[in-house]
Amino acid sequence: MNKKQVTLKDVARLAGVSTATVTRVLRNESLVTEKTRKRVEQAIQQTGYRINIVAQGLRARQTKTIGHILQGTAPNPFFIGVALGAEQEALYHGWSILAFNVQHDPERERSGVETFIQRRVDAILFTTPLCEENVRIALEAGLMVIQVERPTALSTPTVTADNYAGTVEAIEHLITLGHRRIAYLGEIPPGPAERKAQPYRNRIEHERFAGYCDTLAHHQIPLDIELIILDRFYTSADNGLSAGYHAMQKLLRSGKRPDAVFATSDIIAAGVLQALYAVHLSIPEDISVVGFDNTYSPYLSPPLTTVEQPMEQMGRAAVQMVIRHFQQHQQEEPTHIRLTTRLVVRGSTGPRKRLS
Amino acid sequence: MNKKQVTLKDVARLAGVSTATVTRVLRNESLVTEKTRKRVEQAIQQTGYRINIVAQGLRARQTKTIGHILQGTAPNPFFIGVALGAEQEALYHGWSILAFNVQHDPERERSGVETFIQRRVDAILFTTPLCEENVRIALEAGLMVIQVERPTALSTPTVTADNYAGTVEAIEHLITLGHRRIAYLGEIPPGPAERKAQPYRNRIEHERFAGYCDTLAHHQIPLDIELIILDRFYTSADNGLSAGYHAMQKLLRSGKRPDAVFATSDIIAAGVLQALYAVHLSIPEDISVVGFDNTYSPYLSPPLTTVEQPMEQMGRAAVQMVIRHFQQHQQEEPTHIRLTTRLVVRGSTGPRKRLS
DNA sequence: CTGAAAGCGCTAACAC
DNA sequence: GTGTTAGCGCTTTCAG
Repeated sequence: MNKKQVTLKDVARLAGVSTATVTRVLRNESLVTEKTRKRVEQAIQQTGYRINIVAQGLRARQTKTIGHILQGTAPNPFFIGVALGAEQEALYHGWSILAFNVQHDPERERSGVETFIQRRVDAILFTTPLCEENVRIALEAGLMVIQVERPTALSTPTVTADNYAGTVEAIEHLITLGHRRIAYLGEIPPGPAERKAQPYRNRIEHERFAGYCDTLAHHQIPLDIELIILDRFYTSADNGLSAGYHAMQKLLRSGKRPDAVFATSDIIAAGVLQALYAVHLSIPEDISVVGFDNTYSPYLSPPLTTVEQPMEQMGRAAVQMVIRHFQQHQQEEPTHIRLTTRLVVRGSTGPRKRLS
Repeated sequence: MNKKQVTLKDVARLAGVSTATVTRVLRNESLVTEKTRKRVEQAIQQTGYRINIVAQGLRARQTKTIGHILQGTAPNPFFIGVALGAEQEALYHGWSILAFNVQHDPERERSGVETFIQRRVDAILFTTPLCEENVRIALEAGLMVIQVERPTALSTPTVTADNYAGTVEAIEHLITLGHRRIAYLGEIPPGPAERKAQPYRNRIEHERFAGYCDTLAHHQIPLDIELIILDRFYTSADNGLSAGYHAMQKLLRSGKRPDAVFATSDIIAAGVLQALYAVHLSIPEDISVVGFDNTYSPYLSPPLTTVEQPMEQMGRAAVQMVIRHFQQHQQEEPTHIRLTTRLVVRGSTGPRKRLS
């Protein structure tokens, strides 16, 4: 281990040229004779030289590294999807990603930002910033910042998904199948005041709930508060699995069983399926279930119909913004990318077969 | 963006000392007067100085960065678990992890190794090396290498799990519940020749299958080849989900339904549950199911009994080896860490209630 | 077309 | 105790 590293100087010496010339060959610059180039390339081969990106980074004051702050890859695969997309895209451009799972802890988010600054990343992706202050710190350190999924009010480029359209599509699907009593299990949407204060922050909850309400209204189906269960699903210890279970139990106890359930994450939906399994109800014969995300859905019994979030694309788009920013050196206005969701129909939804 | 970075020199100037003194304060060395230290600390505060780890790394020829090559976090959460553990442990010591998902592609694994070398990581973790050649390249570049889960024959430190004991525990559990006809769904184990050639490589498959056979033998239950389905589950497109489904269908068609099914991953088990759901069999009343990994298991219906792999611990252990190696400078023999699994009993296993 | 040399930001050896 | 300085490996003027 730790044999002596081959440096540019070694290559130069072997090729009988200066280090400047070696650099020129490496960077494919034109002002080198074919003969010298050959000689240098041979020397590179012989020595097994590998460029030192650390030294390059120091010199260029650019590390081609992006820091990615995630709320936690485990157990919610949503974040994995985004991370994977970001990684692939970065790779493609010769960049790297430094990831940091903060597991909903603002302290850790803070220390992630600090680490990234010290490591001189060129940009930070927040896949859901927890704390506006931490975004500000990154910005003040002169870093490019991209906010993904739930941006704060700070002005940076953002990448979000169109949750409204996705929800509408799901509810329409259920209505088309003949369902009328459609339950909604989701995070508490923001009130009007909250929405004013943080227009983007809680947009997801607002859009999902609004999509539900609007679609029912559009079909003259009255809202039934007994069918609406709003809770803090996402931040509970198991990301809403047991909360989904209990919510479904509550719906079953209430007497008038719903025709269908729309849950705003696959994890919540997984809890719903468990509750239905426990009382031997059949899906979709007795009740249809729709999830959101397309993470756990393929693995459940039956495979779950769900609104797919474009996770990988979200990661890719964020990284593309970074790369583009560093390619064209002029300052441009923060871009806001909004990607579309897609309904994936599987076995958990169908026409009602039996009467309740 | 890109305001001028504050450097040591700036701090030194403001504090009216030399850069060496600032370094001494930063590294908490003793040979500084309390007064100077105060002054320097104030200057650091005022300027908002943050150490430049890139420059540090160049100088020290140590980046405090670990490259982590994974087969793919999506969709198998096993890798996420390992990655998360590695990340946490690294963080704790002020190190960072650069991750690279290679998705079972040896080319990508190769390019991951090259990237890591160029970025001058201090060590590479392979969570399942794909290709021995790539491990060798890393070793030849003078990097510390740790092989996790399925080491090649190359001599490096390794981290593995005791798959034999885990399997024995699971089968014992099923036998205790009164089951006799226990099916085995798993990867094809190596033949004796293969085992000789690559003693560690296919150890997992061998251990799991041997654990199954030995436990049955121990209870005088004869092996029934109709109950054993060996296949290339792990490398199929969906990690064995549909293969698990079809394997279960085949078992059901064969007439003599098994009392219980042992699947060597939660994903395969998820496919098994789907097949059972489709024919309206009840779990565990009609048949018990056990998985492996403890990844998807909590989300399935019913929640799956499974053999938990110590994923996070595996990641942590690997990183700890790296840190320890760089703390104590002497060369030591490669360590081999073997962690234990744990049976997590949930709702998918129970005494047989009905007769088939 | 090629080379010499300065400097990116930090640290450690050596001098005072 | 504190300062001076060389140098980690690379790139980029500026000369030649």
